[in-house]
Amino acid sequence: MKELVERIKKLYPEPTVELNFSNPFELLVALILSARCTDKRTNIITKELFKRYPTPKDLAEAPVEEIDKIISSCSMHNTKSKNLKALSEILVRDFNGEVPKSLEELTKLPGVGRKTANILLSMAYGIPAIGVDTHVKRLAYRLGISKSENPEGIEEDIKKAVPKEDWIVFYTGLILHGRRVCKARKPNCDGCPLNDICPKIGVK
DNA sequence: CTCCCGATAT
DNA sequence: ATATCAGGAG
Repeated sequence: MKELVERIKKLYPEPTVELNFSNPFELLVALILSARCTDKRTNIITKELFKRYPTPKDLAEAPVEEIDKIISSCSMHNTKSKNLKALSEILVRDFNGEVPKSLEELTKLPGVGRKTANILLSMAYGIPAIGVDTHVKRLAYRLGISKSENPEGIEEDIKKAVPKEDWIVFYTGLILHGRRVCKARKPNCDGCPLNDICPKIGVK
């Protein structure tokens, strides 16, 4: 496990989110849109969305049909457009237009679950957290980091096994590795720098 | 557990 | 043709 952490840190030294954003609000919106949607498409959508509605106030006052039209090429756009408007209204009304900095407050927002909250806290505010998305879940399983099926269990296993100061760089490294090498459908084990220490659990 | 649900890779 | 894409709510 210690060796794995060092390798991930060396391979992906800089914590990175491949979603374009310039402030916590934009990251929050991008994360909500990115559910079951490629980051490439999310970035196309957010570019237009942020141009049209730059602030929580703008998005809160926007007609939901207009939001839906802009994000229509994204999966589950009907749900997401409603959530984005409702969430923006709450930010304006209860948080002075700012994005809150606690897991409890974030997960109360419509469309914001534990994964979105943890990634936002860590990448927008630098707060140590583990965001368990589809990549972290898959790699934690294949690499034998966690036997848990649910995200919270995986989150706890990683927190116990990795020093707190490495939480962010580790989970973001897993995500980058999952996107580039250890892909869901066709993992490139032959070209994988972790090949020699990976048990490849469940990999055909 | 089901529903949401467009684009893309395989 | 279908699995998958930075999931969450009911």
